Amino acid sequence: MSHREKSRLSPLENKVMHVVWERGVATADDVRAALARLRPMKDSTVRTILRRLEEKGFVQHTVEGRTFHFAPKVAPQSVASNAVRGIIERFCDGSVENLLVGMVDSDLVTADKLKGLADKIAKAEAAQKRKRQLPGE
Amino acid sequence: MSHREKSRLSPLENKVMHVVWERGVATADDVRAALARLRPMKDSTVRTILRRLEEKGFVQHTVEGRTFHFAPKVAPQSVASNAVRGIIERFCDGSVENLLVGMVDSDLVTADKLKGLADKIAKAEAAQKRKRQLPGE
DNA sequence: GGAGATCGTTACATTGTGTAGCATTACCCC
DNA sequence: GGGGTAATGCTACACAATGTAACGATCTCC
Repeated sequence: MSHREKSRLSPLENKVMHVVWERGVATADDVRAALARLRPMKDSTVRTILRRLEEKGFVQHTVEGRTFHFAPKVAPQSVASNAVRGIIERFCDGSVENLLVGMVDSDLVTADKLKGLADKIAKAEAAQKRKRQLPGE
Repeated sequence: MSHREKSRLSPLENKVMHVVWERGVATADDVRAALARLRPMKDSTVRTILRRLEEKGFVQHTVEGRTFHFAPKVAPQSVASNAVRGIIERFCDGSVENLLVGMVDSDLVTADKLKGLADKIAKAEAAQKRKRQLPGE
């Protein structure tokens, strides 16, 4: 418990995280190169962002020779879930159902599609559980 | 189409929106009173927030006598869906499924619960559609 | 016509975000 | 081993967003 945990990602921080997520690990220069066309940045700029991301707990670095290698500390789905959790609390009275209903109402997903996905996920989990409980191979 | 649309809500703006949503309509002083215990604010502070919310398109006001009555212009579920849409794009490769899987993985909701809700929503929508299509009175 | 309630306007401190410079240091090559 | 190169540490700063508010003008009621 040192400093500030779990803040939000700014647009640029978000872009940088994408690079790190895609690559699994990236140096400051990797990031700079990856975003060069979309957004030219000086090396120090990139490093500032990376440092802030590490302070916020989104990445962590290891030293390879003299170079920092940044790896994601949290998965994108995890960030997403976390964000959604906040949204549910703030705008949906803490109810997941309210959120889903809202998503259907806003045509973010159709009711049928939602049902299909939920089915699929439930089945997948059931299969997973069964496999874990079997005296595996 | 005048100015900046659809920004994000700051924490304080969020609190104020809650009051407006709960009441359906509220004056600056209603908001001030409602948040007084949690966060004492001067009247002008509240009005600034309300004005910004109106600029951002989250509320709209009507004049009753000399008093501004603020009403929500968007429903909380709508704000939620909108936010979720962004999250899906940014962190889930645009896939709703990825988000749902992540939510289950993060124990935001169990697979069973999700399936139950999806069922319920699909049924409700089917009923709705049937009702609309009936030559009802 | 004074007191209180409301609003319009403007201001300002703090924090967040994007951008970057500069000094330093470790490493490799000749 | 000296210099160029690559990478880092540290610091700074401009601009936007956020939170907080003072002041003055008005209107309304007693």
